[in-house]
Amino acid sequence: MERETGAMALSARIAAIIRERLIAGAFRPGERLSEQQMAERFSVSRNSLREAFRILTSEGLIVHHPNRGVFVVSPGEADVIDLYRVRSVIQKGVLAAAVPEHPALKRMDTLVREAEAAGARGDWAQVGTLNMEFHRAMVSLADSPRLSSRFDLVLAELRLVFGQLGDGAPLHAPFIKANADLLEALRSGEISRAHSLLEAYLAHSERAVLATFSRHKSG
Amino acid sequence: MERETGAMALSARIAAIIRERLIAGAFRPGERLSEQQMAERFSVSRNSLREAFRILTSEGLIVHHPNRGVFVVSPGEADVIDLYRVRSVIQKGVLAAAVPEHPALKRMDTLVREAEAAGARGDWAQVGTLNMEFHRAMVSLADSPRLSSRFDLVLAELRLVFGQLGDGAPLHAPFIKANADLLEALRSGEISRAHSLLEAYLAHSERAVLATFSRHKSG
DNA sequence: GCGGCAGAATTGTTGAACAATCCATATCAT
DNA sequence: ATGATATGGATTGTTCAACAATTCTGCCGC
Repeated sequence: MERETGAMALSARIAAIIRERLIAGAFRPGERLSEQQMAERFSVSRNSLREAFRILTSEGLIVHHPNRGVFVVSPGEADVIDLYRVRSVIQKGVLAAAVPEHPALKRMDTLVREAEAAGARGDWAQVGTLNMEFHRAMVSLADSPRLSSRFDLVLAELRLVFGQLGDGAPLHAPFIKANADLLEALRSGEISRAHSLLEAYLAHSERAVLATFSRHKSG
Repeated sequence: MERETGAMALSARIAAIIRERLIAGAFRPGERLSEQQMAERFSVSRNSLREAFRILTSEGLIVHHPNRGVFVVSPGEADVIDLYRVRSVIQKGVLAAAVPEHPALKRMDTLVREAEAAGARGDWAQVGTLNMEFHRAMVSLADSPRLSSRFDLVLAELRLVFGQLGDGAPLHAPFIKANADLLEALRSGEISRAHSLLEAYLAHSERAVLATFSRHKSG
């Protein structure tokens, strides 16, 4: 999983930088990203920047309006619902095919403990990141490179939503224990229990996001 | 779903043309696609062609080796297995959440009958296309734009494999009736029966592809 | 046969130029 | 004043030409 910004093509490097900022909520939803401004800001040619934009467009983080430019996506409640629907389908499917002694389980265990530590010291942003990583690891149980990479896109879009919402603690705090329980069920082979725990988690998380969402819209 | 080659950006139009040829098996697996040659072949600039290449790369139909160019993907058996694994996860997940009276069911019915007609007159290429459309429609039962668009990528990659294998009749012929049965089960709300029918179909189809695959490799 | 080296070919990136399109403002008729 | 229409400016879409960086190829010497 190349996440570095070191030895990749220039366009990919630029895309990675912009992606980070998008997920961090550095841009407002719907904001337009000017080619000229960003090109000179990163000291790259317009052509290279446009390639970077195309990468981010294919990832669903920005949208492209012909002859008007690219804009930061402005996800609505329908998008949140859709994202969680995709998560539900993929993650349930993974559980159904999961085996009890998979190397990814060890990584999930590590992540749970790191999340507990981060939560203890109040680092909620880190808890959010670790939560995402936990579910990424969970999908890797399926041993399917394509499924994992597509799931990554879903999570990236979701992180964008989180970033736009301000990434508050209450969004991630309750889920540290949920992940621990889920992992426990998986390790002991209780698939149907894991299934219902996952279902509860997704429903709960979705509701929390939607609640924060509408609160944002009115306030 | 814009599949036309009419009013889209130039790069997207070029990408669409190349995609068609890729799926039709016009290129050999692993073949290198030269920027210069294709640029002048389509009478577009190298920049525009590179954008088209990037689109196809993000769709998984070609791979990009830095400083070496783009190559037609050369899927191995592992890729076929992976593709069917993704299909299994997604399509089973869709069935689990499907409702009995969905507009997509009507489209599936139309497609089944068109496939029967095409099979009767021996147009197996068309049967293959209609089969793909059938499963596309099935995924649309989930009412999730993101799930559908990602599933489309999986099917496109699979069609690329078919194209490279020569797209023989025996690959699609047996599945006309399987689709009809699956639809029947869905309409009558027998979800678990639909589930096992789908499972059988996927296993059968995967085996057929893998068999043709190894036959190709040796012959 | 094998490693290394120059030269050719190809991709990576840039900068500038022009066409096409959109947007906001100004103009005009009613 | 209001609405339609022109107009000009700004931005994107596309092309072209050039150069840098990298890979590939053929040749040489050993």
